[in-house]
Amino acid sequence: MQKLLLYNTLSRKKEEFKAINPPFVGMYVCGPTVYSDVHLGNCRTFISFDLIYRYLTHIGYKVRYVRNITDAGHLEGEAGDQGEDKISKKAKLQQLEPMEIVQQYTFGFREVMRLFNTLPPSIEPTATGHIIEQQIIAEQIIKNGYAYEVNGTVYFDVEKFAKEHNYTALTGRKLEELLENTRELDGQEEKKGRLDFALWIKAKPEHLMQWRSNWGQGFPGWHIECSAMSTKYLGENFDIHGGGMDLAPTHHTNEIAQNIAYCGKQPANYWMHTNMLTVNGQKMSKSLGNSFLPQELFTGNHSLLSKGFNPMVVKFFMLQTHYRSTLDFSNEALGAAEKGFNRIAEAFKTLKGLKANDSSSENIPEIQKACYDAMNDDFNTSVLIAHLFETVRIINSANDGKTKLTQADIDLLNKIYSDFVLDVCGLKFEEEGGEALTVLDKIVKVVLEMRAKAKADKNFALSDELRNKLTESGIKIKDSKEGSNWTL
RNA sequence: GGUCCUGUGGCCGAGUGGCUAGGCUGAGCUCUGCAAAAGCUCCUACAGCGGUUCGAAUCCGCUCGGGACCUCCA
Repeated sequence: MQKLLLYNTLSRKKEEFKAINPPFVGMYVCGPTVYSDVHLGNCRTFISFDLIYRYLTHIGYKVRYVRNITDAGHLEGEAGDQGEDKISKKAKLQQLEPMEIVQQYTFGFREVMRLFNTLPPSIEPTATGHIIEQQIIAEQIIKNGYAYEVNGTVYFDVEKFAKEHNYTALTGRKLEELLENTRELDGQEEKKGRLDFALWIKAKPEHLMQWRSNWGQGFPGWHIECSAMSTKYLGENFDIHGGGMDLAPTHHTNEIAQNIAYCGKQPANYWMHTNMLTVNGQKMSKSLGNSFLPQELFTGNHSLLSKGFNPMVVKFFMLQTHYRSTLDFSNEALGAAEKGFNRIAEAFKTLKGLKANDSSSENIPEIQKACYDAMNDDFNTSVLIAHLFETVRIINSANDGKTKLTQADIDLLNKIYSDFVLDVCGLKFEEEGGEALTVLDKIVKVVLEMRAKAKADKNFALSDELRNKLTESGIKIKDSKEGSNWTL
């Protein structure tokens, strides 16, 4: 197994990855709350973890990748445990069953993930499917003395926990400062401490999603679902826990506290956080109203977009930036990514038709090693892609006869593309096959033959006319010594 | 206000104490009937001011700018 470094939010540095029980790896990623369409920023996180999942798998780990669907318990509003459940609210608004909302947006999410060519997780559990598990954990936390019940709601006692454990381990914040800076809110006199959060929330009679419990009718708090589901499927202590950076200070901090209060164990050894997607320097978020829906991006149907972009181009655009950096979204950057992506796609096609030479003037094994080095250094896709462009140059040079490659070189280049572009990055190119395309190819070749004849006769007026007509039809002509080629 | 992160060439974006990131754009050249494509070359930057060092974009301090979190958000 290769030496892999990954950045651990817990230690704030890159650490060598050591699996608890190799070759098995347990990875839990906080998934979406399915009360509305996922936007592009959400997608970035899941694309990043898809890459991590793919790479771990590629280098030989057997990964159990759990990504939950939050379909209950996620409240909105300022008051923490006083707000309304997001899904419940949407259901009321649209006069639908909450589960209809859940169904609609869960499927929408999966469809978008499919378009981005991400792999489905090994398990995709839902909060509503694990109500009992959440209750059991809450009960145990009460038994262990870290939670208390008031009037049908169960709160986690942060101050008590913080006396014995490092509550702010993930962010390194000081508890006193958190206490000082927490806003005083109305209607929270139930809670003992200002930082206390709900494990179980008493439901009002009209609340659409509620379950029986020892504390009366209610529903689970947001953080407890992740503790329950990660423990159930990955155990009390597993390898990697991930999510967006914005989840670290509250959601993940509370999740860790719950797990420790429940069983005394830090749930994950490595906590990984992906950075935000920004628009004009500001975080893309639903509440700011600056979010892009993936569909808008694909079709170009958005006021800020000049045209649509293929999902693979969008993914490539994201992969050009490291997952821990913010990525600023713009037409120009996306357009640049599109051209770069197309060059790689073209080189991949060219590679397939490359003819071998007796000797070699390039060091392909070195490039392969550089690709692994890049990925082993905290999944540095920026550097990986830089190396891929190096292969583009080599492939095109070889195609022009300016560079020599042996059959072994060509085979290795094919392996690099297959391993890194297709498997690890999860990019895919337009399908070659299809009967219609085959017929089209034949037709275009007939036209190109006619044009070649015209050129041979020095009838450039005709040859140019043929080329222009084809260009107008969206068919690009590339001339070379061996003849003419075409692409759509 | 507090905590943390960040500031790279026309644009997007990696990065290590000394050695070319890469992509896009622009200019020139090669190839070519022309064009496109491709290759080669050039535009060689690290917010500002100090400090450490033989040497710093990379370490430290200060200043200025941007952002995240502190209230739901991937």
